[in-house]
Amino acid sequence: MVYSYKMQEIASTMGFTLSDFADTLEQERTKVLMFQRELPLCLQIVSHAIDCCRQQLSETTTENRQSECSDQTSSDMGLVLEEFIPITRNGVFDSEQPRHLHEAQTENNKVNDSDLNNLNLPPSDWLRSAQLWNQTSDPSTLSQNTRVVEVNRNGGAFQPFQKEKTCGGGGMMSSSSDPVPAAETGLGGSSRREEKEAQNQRKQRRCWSPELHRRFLHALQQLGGSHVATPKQIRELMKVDGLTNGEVKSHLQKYRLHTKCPTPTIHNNETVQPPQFLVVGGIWVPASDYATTSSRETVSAATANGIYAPAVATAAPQPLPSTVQKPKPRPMIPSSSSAAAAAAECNSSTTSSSTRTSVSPAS
DNA sequence: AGACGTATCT
DNA sequence: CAGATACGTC
Repeated sequence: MVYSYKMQEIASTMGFTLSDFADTLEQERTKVLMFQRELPLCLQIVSHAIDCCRQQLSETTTENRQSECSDQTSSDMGLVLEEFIPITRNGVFDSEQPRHLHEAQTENNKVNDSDLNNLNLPPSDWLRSAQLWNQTSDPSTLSQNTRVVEVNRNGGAFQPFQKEKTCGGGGMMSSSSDPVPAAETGLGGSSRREEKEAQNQRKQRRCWSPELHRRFLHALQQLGGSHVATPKQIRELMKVDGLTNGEVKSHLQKYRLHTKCPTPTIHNNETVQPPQFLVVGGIWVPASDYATTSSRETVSAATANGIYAPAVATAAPQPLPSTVQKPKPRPMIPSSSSAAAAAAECNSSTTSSSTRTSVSPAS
């Protein structure tokens, strides 16, 4: 901030107008973001510089909300990743309120948030769009510790179901309260009549709240992708009680469906990108992802190009250990379709030169 | 029997 | 469209 009013000077020194400078800086920032781990300070500085530019710009340009300017990165470097995706050339980069992220869990939440910003995508892009997360645009809700969000959502946003908290998905325990006897577990103990009813009646729809989905993704990530993860594993990893295999399975099916490269639109020059999967520590990982993150502990998906799964940034409970190996190495690709189809878990990856780092710790 | 994947229904 | 359910396979 000290040098905020010098930005103009600096910019002109370098032959830029202030706004050009800001743009350029943003581009720089994008690059630096790639290495945010290695260059945290750099990133911070650039970000700050951008802020300053913007601020000044907005000041000089008289009115115009200076909304864009805020110290996003200042709050927590950890947030950086989260802003990575949302940065759009449109200039709308809506920064979020600084939040206190402490728990590893919260870190995962970034995923959501980042996607929340990402609303310009076509609706078809299931996961990479915010669709699943944007139910709440209310920052206040967001700022809360997401762990509970689900519950909140129920209360507020919608309550499609008559009874029980269904939609909250399983409240995930781990909080002080009780482990939540599973939303619908209730019918287990009641009278037979109810049981019958339950049979007749379709089971209550499980509402995959953002939080739930986040956990789903998280699990997925840990398991090495939607095509290798199995419902049961996912369910276990999610640790949401009340959640059934069937539900997960169903969700997974949808997920796969939607992530199965919904990119019929681009044929042209895009060339049919050879499905790129890497086997990182025994798990399949979309190549672009891996390349992007360069860090072995993170398999962050969702890069700028938008890959199916928002990364669960950095701190996965288990840093993707090579140990997470499938108990049952079943042939993941249903033979039917080319490996290509399946492999293209989706993405129209950037030209991110798939750095084929076939990390094989197992040497 | 149970876990999966896929198709189909709601 | 999203989730539930049916059904076949392993």
